[in-house]
Amino acid sequence: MSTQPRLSMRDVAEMANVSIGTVSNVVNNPARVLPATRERVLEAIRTLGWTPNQQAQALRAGRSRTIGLAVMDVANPFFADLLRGAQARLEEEGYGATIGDADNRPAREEAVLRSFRDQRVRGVILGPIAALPREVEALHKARIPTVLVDRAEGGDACTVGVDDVAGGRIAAEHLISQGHRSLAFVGGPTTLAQVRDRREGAEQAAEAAEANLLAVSVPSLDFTSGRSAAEHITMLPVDERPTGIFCANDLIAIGMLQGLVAAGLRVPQDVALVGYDDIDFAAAATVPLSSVAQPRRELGRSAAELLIQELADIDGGLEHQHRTITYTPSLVVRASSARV
Amino acid sequence: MSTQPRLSMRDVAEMANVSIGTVSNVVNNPARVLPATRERVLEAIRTLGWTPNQQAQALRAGRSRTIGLAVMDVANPFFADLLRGAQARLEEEGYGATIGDADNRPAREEAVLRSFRDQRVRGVILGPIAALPREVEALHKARIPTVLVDRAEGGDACTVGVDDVAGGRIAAEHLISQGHRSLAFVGGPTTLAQVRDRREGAEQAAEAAEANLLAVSVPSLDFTSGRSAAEHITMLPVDERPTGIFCANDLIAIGMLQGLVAAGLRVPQDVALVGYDDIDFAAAATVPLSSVAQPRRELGRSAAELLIQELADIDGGLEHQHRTITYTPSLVVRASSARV
DNA sequence: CTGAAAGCGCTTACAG
DNA sequence: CTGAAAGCGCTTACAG
Repeated sequence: MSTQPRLSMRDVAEMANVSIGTVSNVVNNPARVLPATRERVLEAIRTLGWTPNQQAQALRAGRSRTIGLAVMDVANPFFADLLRGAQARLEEEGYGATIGDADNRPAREEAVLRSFRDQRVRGVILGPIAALPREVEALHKARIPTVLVDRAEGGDACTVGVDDVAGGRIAAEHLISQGHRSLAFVGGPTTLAQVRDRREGAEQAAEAAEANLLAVSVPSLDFTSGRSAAEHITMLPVDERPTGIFCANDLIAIGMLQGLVAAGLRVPQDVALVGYDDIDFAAAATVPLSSVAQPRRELGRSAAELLIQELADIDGGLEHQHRTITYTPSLVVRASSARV
Repeated sequence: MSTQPRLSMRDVAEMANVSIGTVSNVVNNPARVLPATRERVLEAIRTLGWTPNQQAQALRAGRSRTIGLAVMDVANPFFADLLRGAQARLEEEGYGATIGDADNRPAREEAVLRSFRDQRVRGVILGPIAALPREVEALHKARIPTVLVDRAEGGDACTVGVDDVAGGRIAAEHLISQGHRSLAFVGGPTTLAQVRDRREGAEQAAEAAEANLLAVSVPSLDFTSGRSAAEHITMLPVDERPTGIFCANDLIAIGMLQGLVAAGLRVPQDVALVGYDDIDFAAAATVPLSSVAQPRRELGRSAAELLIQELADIDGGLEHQHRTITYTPSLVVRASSARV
């Protein structure tokens, strides 16, 4: 490893025979500098391969151009799409994005948000995440605008989400319409508004139809949770076993499906199954999975849009009015819940 | 939004009646300051809720504590596990991590690496990514240590990977042992060493057994590529159609599986299928998918370890010796390639 | 149009 | 043990 010193604006200035202020101007206000000088500077930048130090830029300017994107689980395809929708829009506006993954663990979640704060990101998009009020409050106190994804109770922030109560309802209504009278909802953690809302919707539908609804709590929205919930359900006496199961997301549903099949139960003949998110894998599962679809990319894009607007308002010294965008989910029926 | 000024070390110093140097010391060298003073400062930090500005810290110290993790596709469960293995190890050492997603697009890939450079991250772990030599070279010139994941040809960097040639070979040998004489390899882009190596291994096995191997190139390692490759293959005249297909990763294989089934072909009766990565979904696919397993988390963890060592060497002024760690993949046989 | 100077929020020798 | 000062790499008025 060579011992060449690290490049700074100073080096460019020297090579081009100008002051660093002029280098800064060709980077930030090119029109302000004489074409000939500008060319000389650009030439020096190219030959040296210099690139402005963002940390210094942000420190001096008092604001960075980086947005923090926090999600509960990058391995969940739902979040991946959300991230991409958001990133695409941010990029158009010249913002960089840094992704933080909570790995389904509340402790990591706090760490991610704290790290965003310590990095002094310009704003945060908080994907579905338990989002301990304490840390969210800390972001607010640090004056870091935050857009909440998928949490209806906006409170003091812009919000984008889908109507999860409606989503839960259509899932349960569908199972009921297929003749099921004994339902189950599998999901968790209940610290997530999404989980509570989806269950709530399912409960509403069950009550309206006077059907039973068993609630099975699991620690996280992943495969493993689905498998262990399946163990629980397959061990129930047949007359207590639900025949229609609605899972809070597709990962749980796919884990559940594996567990049911492993225990010798047939889907949908013995147990019908509905998931949530309609990720690509849903259609490719052992038994193609019915699922409640959300406009994933759109959610991310809208979240970015709201944040961009808020930042623009702040930069412009305007009063900012928080907004809430709500999408309506829709049911995609496949074999896992087809009438037999 | 209140107009309170942003908090700085200065505010803490004033509240605690000390100089900012002392505040810095309680943060970085607590032993150096008198317990009574230390307490006063810590109290001020707590009541104000101040947190050091990492940009300023990094700028002053000349080095950040953030590592950039670049992957081709966060939506691919393989990468998610890789990231987590790496992050867990980095966290132990007090390094923060920032994730960059290339979204399977070469252009984004360049942007991710450039952004890491502009952010002046301390080091980079480059997950499988086409990794245009130009940008990698730029990192090197910027003296940002880089660990390459899954690229055998280390060159001027530490490297961790699996023996993909061996992986390709065992996949193809397995298909051959099941009686298949007409094979196909589906993968791309060939700018990826992984893809080339897996194909190479398959070719070796095919040649040794005097079996045919059709190579189908696809643009990226995802679902969609698998589906379109399936269209291509199902349209071949029956006598030219391969009966054993090895896909460069599980996402392609699952897309392929869907396409084959949609076209009325039976797996494994008409076509046997083997994927690569052994992601969770492999076992949960319509027909459980045989796959070549890699130690995903371990790969990430080892990459982090190598980077940590390299940084320690640099900090200690020691000569650094690049290392290469190679894991051996193993085949997991499931229904998609079972003898019928 | 260009340069000199101040300062963003920190850390790090160096005095005292 | 604590403080004053210099400086990391930039941007931004302000002179000239």
